[in-house]
Amino acid sequence: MLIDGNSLTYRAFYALPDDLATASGQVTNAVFGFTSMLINLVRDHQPDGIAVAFDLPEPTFRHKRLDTYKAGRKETPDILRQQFGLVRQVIEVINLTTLEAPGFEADDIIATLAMQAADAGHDVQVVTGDRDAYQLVKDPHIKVIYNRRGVSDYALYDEAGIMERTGVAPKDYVHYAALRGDKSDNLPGVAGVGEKTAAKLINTYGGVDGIYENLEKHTPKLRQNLAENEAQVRLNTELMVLLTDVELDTGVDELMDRQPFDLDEVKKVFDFLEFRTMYDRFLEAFATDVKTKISDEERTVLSVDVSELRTVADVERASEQLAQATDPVAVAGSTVGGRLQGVAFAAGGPDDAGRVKTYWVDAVGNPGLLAPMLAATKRPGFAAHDAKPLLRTILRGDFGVDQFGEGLVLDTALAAYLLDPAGSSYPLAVALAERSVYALPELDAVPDGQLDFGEGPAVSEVASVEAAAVAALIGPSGDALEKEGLTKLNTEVEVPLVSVLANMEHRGVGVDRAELERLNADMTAETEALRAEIHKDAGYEFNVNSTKVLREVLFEDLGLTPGKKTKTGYSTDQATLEKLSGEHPIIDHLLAYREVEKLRSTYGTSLLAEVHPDDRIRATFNQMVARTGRLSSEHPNLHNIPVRSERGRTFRKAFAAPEGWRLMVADYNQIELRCIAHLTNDPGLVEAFTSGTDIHRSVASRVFDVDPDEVDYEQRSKAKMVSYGLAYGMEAYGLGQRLGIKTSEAADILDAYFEGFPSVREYMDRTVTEARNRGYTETLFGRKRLLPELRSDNRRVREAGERQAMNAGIQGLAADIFKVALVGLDRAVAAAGLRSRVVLQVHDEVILEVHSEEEAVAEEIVRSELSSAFELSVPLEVNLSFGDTWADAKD
DNA sequence: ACTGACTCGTAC
DNA sequence: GACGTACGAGTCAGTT
Repeated sequence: MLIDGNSLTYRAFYALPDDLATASGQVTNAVFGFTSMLINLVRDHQPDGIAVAFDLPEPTFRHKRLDTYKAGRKETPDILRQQFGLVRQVIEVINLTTLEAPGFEADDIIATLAMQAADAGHDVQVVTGDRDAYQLVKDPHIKVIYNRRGVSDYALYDEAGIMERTGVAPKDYVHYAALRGDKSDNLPGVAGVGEKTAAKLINTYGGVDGIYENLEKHTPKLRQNLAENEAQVRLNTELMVLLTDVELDTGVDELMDRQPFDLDEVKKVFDFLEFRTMYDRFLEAFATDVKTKISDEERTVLSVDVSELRTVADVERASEQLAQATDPVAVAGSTVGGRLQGVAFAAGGPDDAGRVKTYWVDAVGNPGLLAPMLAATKRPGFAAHDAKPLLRTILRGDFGVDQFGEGLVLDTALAAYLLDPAGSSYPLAVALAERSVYALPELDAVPDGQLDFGEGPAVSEVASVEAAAVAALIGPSGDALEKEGLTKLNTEVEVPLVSVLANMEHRGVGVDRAELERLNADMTAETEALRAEIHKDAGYEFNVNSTKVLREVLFEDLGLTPGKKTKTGYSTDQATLEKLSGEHPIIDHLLAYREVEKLRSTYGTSLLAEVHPDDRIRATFNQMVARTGRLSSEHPNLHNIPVRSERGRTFRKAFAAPEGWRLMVADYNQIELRCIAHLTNDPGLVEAFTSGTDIHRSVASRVFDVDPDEVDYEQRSKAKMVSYGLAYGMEAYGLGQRLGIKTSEAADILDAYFEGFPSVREYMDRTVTEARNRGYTETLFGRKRLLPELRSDNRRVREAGERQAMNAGIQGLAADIFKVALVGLDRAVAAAGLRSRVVLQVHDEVILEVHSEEEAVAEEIVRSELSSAFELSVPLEVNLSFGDTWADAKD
């Protein structure tokens, strides 16, 4: 891949706003755009060698030939010029080759190397926004990735593409362009000849010579124009031809030998430029060649020796091998369209040459062999990279092995998450590069989920390589967890949880489809009626869902008083609307519409779309997303099913137990506040929890200095708000907003709180200081969260980091306790031989489908498992109730 | 028809 | 700018 660095940097600069800058004021739009483009290119094309060519700020041979060449170009703006240095810095730190040659343009350098590479038999991609490069495509090895505009609009042109785009073949491009001219190079073409005519002439007469030999055949006007401009056309031809014999000190072989780069250094550059989300994208794109501090030569490329197991005897022999293994067996599956194709097993790590012996079971051809082979991993246990999807596919395939997941002893993706939960994903190649001396072999992999047409490597090989990489990572991942004090959390909580969640996902939760349809229909009718009311109020029809349009209706046409602003104009959110209530009848209608429309769109329509034919919803519970250790839920998100509003809560009626079963809902009472009490060990707070009176009343009594019985409703809700806000690092301003009181008044309440519970403030201060010094926070269970933000120069970033630090210990501890409970509960329910099972989880709440004959024993187990999950200095109280639906199970 | 930014809103 | 952790619907602008 040969990149025109100037061209891309210019495009990026003009495509992105120049207020994109670091906290210290360095404008970064061009370097941001360039880096983003580079990452996309590498991600999409995975080139073996990369070079970036630059123009030098001095005249080239073209300027010398024609002094008006590129005349009239605007001078490069200063804020762009500064950024070229940054662009080079990015290129340098990734160890890509930079090329430049005095007297030549980047294009000529690219053309020279492209031809050399093509001659050596390599496929070449030229990346540029300069059309001159089209001429290179005349060589079938060369293609042009043309950056049309902006930073994400690329076209990949091969010969046919150039034909389609220009109407001429690549070999004719120079003549075509010479006739047409090039404005940006200040080369005029022939008057009256644009792209269409130029193409027609070239295709009729073969080239410039042919056109001028046949002058008499053209129409009079065209003939005259051509004749008058012949000198210009000849000159254009000369200048537009790219040189392919520039002397360079870098050859093709050097390019193909990519040098290792230091990941820490890359991180530093990205940190300096404040490219935060881009770093993750970078890791993914460069995943196969992240080499960190170990150079290429030092790395051993993994290879696999795959034995396919075809008979029962094969499996028996393999099982004996597995049984002798001392390390867990590395397992990797291969799926197509959600169906398991097969599973690869590696019973030992790489030999000196990086070779790993693997077994492969074809789940489609030999489904019967899978169960005994999976069962054979039971004794040494197994390891995998992101095991949950594999477990779920195995459960779905119904191979008769529902106990398999319990044998998991290490998940290398999960380990990566525990070591630094800030990532957006945890690719196997990155883990391998960061933690081992091995590298993945290059396979032209069939992308996951796509059909295998027999090209590229077999699924058995892809899965085997993955198993081999996992086998190579077992030691280092385990060591890293140990070093960070995460072993216990990993093996006792996170790893066992994987199969608990896989089973929950597989089982799904029962829903009453008819009820859901009724709710959806009711709400659809109601939104339509309310929308009509709103249109009547406004006097005309408009898109009520559009905040932009609504903003105009309310604050321009109806002349209502605007409140707070968002990035794009006056806000129309609920808090703003509520303040306007009474000014105009439209407001109350809008508020009602918003509520019902939200419910209809997010919960009505979309939950219905998730119901499987067996009337169950199967969400995915992510274990590696939330930075605090909580789980998250998606497809659908079952963690935000409404409960606070009467109307929203009705959706919980649609989550219903089957005939003969009931739902049990158990949740922790005030678990985060109890965590605060434990962590701060504040005597007042601990006392408040043990006294038996309502916690918010108790807190209010201390804050407002009144007898607990004298606490009024308002005082109680203020206390409640403070208690919760605390866990999030809320300040006086935010509290004031929430309570609808002045900031100063809110500050007084906060002061009173901290006076009443002095250890709380001490804890918060201590937590932040400690996190700043260590670079991370830690929960009681040792779960870490890295917080580089705490050392940021940007106050906003730093203060956000402080709030995250305060919150992580509290939210994280609650999450840890809950996970322990969930694992214990699942085990206990199974051990008791119950048919009842956990079907849902919502942060501090579990929902079980309980068989009618098992209610008493299930209740006993759930209470005991939840309340004994962890011992705090205050009791863990559990609320528990039964119902036919989620809505009914409330006491 | 797709994508990303934005706004808004739901849960704990 | 001011409350932490999530997911997702819908609009809009830019684009194919």
